[in-house]
Amino acid sequence: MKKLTNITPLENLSLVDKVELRLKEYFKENNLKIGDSIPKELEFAEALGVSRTVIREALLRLRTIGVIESKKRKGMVLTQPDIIQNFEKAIEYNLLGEQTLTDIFELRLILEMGMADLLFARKTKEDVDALDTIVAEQERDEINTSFFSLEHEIAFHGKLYEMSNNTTLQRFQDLLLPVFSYVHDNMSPESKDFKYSKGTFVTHRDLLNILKTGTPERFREAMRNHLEPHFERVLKIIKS
Amino acid sequence: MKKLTNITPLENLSLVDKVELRLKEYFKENNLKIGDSIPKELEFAEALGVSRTVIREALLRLRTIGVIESKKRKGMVLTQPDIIQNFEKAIEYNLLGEQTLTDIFELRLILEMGMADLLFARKTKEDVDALDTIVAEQERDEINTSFFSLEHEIAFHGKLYEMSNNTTLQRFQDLLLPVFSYVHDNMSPESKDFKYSKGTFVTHRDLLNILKTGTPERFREAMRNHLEPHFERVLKIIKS
DNA sequence: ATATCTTTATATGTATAACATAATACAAAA
DNA sequence: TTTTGTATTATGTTATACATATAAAGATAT
Repeated sequence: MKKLTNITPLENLSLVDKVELRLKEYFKENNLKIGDSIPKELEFAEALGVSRTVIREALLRLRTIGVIESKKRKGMVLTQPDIIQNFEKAIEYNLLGEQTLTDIFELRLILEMGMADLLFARKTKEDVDALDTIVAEQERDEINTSFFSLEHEIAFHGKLYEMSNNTTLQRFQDLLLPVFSYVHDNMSPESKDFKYSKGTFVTHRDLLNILKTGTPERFREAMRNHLEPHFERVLKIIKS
Repeated sequence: MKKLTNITPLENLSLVDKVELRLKEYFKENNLKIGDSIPKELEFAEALGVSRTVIREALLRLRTIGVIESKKRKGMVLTQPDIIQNFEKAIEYNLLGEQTLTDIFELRLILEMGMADLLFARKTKEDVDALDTIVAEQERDEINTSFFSLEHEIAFHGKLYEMSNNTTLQRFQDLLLPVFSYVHDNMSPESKDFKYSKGTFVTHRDLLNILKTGTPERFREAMRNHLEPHFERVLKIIKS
């Protein structure tokens, strides 16, 4: 038999799917902006010739991704979607596969390597002082316990993200904390006496000092050293 | 009159909100994994004592963020949410504010600066050859037109993301292309004869050569130079 | 016995109608 | 003028019925 190929399946869209597309068109055609209010459910239903149920389901989708908000009696208005929130919601269900988690962890490494320039451009005296306090606390605690504290790790790196002054980036980092601690917990024991290629280990104190008086270039290389065990772990994995 | 203070408002959750939370609990309690199927709408409705409509709306939210999928007669099964897709959907509506767009553009710069190590660890001969072709085509075209082509820009940088071998990162980049071209289009004219601090401009060819025989460190600094006009633009903006 | 077609049961999808609820506007009262 | 009640309205919720796709079982043909 002749192989059936190059034939597109008939569109298999539900009514709700179609309505959703139609709504998107409508928004574009009318060039609607944030804050604009849209017709009420019944009007849409009548105009499109479908039941209110279908309209509601389509609108509910938009509400779920944060494109519209609804209030009783007032109706619905376009809102600025919170792209991070969508991320959050999906993550809350703990259904991300191993591959995605790995990808996300790599993303974290990339971000910390790449944000040096923003840090140097936007650091304030207050930021540096706050970092100083964080590092000092860590140093104090580490005298007593040889235990590597995740808390201090989060405090320091979290502060860096905060300093970037990029809200999206910062919220992204908040979001990824669970993934980060997951990796931290599962860190193989040998990584505690990991052999750094340069011989020395760049501490938070070192990073802070460079941030005070150094350059983005030096900071990047120092951060690369600081993160070396993580990079090792990630890069030695053969990806399928 | 006594000032009314320290009184927390009663929770103002809709039924659907509550059901959604209850469903999340249910998934956790039963430790459900990807591929597991869940009870049908009517069973949930009866068990929770609400109408099928409310259950449907709650489930529809989950479907929208990609946590479940539904098929007629078969019922609903848990699926791995596609975190990027949620992003996509939100972006399609062109409702992102100026601030978010700026944040995202910064994110791009950060990513390109930070991914050097992944590139060097994962580059293959095929990748480098492909990049070579891309650069060659660009060089050929640029002889004729002095016009700076966005296409070549996208081809080159897009290939870099592809080489990272990080699917999430790569899809993220695909997603951000519109934002990128938006910035490209609105790039101020003077940036074409932008004065690079080091005097020389790092071309795609230069980056490629470093990728072939250089080190991540050198690549980072070269990329920093290559992106300098963009960094200038971003960093000179005073953020509120 | 295997493959293919037909039937049937079933869970989601859609439609309709009615009522509940909260927010707004406006009138009435203080 | 400010507060309080009241009507209105668009979304929120319920109930019920029917449509539709499809998995699964059963019937028929090869």
